[in-house]
Amino acid sequence: MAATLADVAARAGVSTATVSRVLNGNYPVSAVTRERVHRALGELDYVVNGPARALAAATSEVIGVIVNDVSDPFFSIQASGTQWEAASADLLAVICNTAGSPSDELKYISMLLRQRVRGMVLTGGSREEPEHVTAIAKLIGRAQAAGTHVVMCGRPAPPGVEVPCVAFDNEGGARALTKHVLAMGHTRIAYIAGPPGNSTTTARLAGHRQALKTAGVAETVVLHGDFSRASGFDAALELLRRFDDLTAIVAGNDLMALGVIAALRQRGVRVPEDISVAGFDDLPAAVDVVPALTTVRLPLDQGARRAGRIASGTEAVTSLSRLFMPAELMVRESVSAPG
Amino acid sequence: MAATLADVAARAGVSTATVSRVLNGNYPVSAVTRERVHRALGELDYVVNGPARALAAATSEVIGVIVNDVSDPFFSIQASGTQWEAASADLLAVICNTAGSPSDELKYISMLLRQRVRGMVLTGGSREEPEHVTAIAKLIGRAQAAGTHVVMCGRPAPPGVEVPCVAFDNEGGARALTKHVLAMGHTRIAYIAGPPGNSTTTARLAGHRQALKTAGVAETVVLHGDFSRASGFDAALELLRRFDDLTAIVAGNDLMALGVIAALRQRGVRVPEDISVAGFDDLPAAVDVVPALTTVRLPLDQGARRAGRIASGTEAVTSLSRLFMPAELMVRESVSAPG
DNA sequence: TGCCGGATAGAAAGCGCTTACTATCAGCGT
DNA sequence: ACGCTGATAGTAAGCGCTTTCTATCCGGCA
Repeated sequence: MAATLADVAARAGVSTATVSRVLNGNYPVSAVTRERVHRALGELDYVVNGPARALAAATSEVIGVIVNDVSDPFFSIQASGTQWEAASADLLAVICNTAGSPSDELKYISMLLRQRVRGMVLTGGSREEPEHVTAIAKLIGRAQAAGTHVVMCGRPAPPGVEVPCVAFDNEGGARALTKHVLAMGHTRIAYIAGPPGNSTTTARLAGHRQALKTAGVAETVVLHGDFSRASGFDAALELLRRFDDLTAIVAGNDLMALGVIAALRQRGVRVPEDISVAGFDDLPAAVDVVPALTTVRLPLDQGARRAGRIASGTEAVTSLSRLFMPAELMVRESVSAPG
Repeated sequence: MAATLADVAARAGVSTATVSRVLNGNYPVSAVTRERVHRALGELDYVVNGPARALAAATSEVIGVIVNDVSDPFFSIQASGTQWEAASADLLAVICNTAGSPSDELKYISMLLRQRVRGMVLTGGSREEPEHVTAIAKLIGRAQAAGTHVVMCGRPAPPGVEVPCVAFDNEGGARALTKHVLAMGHTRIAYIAGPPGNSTTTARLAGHRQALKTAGVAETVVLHGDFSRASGFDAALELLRRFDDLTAIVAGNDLMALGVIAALRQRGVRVPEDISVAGFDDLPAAVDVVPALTTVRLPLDQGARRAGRIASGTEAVTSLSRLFMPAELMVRESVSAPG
């Protein structure tokens, strides 16, 4: 059906080797021959057969990106950054939604492995179950052995494998955020963490606790959500039911903070007059809520691009640890002094 | 490095054909042999070589999704739905950001073509320039000739090619929305459309105008943005500068509506008391804004899943035209009677 | 004039898999 | 007994490309 290299070669009156060479430009071909080949290429509307090339060259033109869910802005921003970098290296980016399921994650890594991808970036918090972590480590090891550039983006490297990690300062950001809340005068602060056993949850919660400890303020309560808006909504309702002296609610991410604000509004609780609310991530929507969300900005796009470049092989990893992305406190209106 | 079929075959003491058969399960293999092969497979940690398989079988395990930008929720929701369906057909989904550039779109389609993808879904509004449309049509034709399932999701089929289209009722939705605004008593209504020459812009604008016409209300003004929040912000500022009797602003999508609301707020204009604002798409953020955005819901996820199934070959297209997705008016607080 | 080296082009051997096509071997009917 | 059939397994020919190794051709030098 479609024209093959051989067809082009025949039409141009040269060998397939020559056509391959003008296509790849890695071997001298005389100007006139090249010209003839180009004409034939055009006349036949030739399109390289990717799989064939990948097989012969033992390397594909694809990278993989593993996320929880691309429809979540936290991930879609990263997916977008990565794919952009892939594109500028002339690579395709396949994205995989794990929905947070460890087994799906493993499944996707295997699928990427079988496609012999050039690289892959694993984003988001990882589940911390030891058996999952070691399974991941094993697959990563195999991928690396096969020459795949593996990069972690916003999650720790599993033990035993040496892999570049773009690290967002979750802990520092959370610390700064809670410190800010404390500085505004709050002492009855509820914290709605992400799902337990998730590396991001753990880091942010740790930062929160450090700030409390440093300030000598006792922890009021920590609830767990799943980083979704709905879980933030539910958690806020529960908090309202269980506590009547809360002056601030810090959520593990913006989505949950949005849910919290919605729940408070529904219950007639004013933000921030009655209760202050803070988030994390600085999603685009954070500025459109009323009151605008006080949160922590993570350079997701920048970090993801970096990861994308490493996965694409465009950027070499020099110092394995120097891929640290600082967090920035965004002070807006949702946190004020307690009323 | 990695084990090949031949390695497995040798280890199991059978031929590669047999191994291939147990892997694909499309040919009878005796239980004992199958068992032996499975053992060898496990012992060697065998992973299929995707490109090799794709070459031999002339079909890959990948589908492509073309979007403007995955970091835009309008697209990320679609990308997510599609990838979900791809996954359940055991396919990988590569996503491509065109940033609205026709040439990028063409480039990506070619890249997908060369990967011999199983299917591809083209989302979003398409540029309406004739030369671009015909170029797209040509590539789609080639893709189809190569057996690729091409699906349009939310955009018209280019002329000359017969391709399934998941159609969102942009026109009807826009008509209903403006009708609602009119019903609330507005007559000085500004419309901020998407970028000119975009099929979605055209359809929504048409619906708006139909509603005006039906009601016998003269068009006040139509400005063009680019569907981004920032462009909505700027357009609102311009409207404020040029008109002092506007009572409503209808935006071509939610992102622009969000920008409009932000601009109005910044200028001290109350929504909806002074000016009503409406959007389109019903993005997740629409309910978190204050006032909650009156908008039109499009079943993006559902439509994208449908498109994903067709592209994956999981769902056959029966009637080419029966992929119509209705729009639903979401009446919330941002539109009230002029005041 | 004869020879050598650089620049091009071609031949051909795979890359790892799928899949006709063949071969083998029971068990069967007659 | 004998050929036949159905169930399995093996053989081997590619799929379309890259790349090593050779071959050729030419100008320049001795």
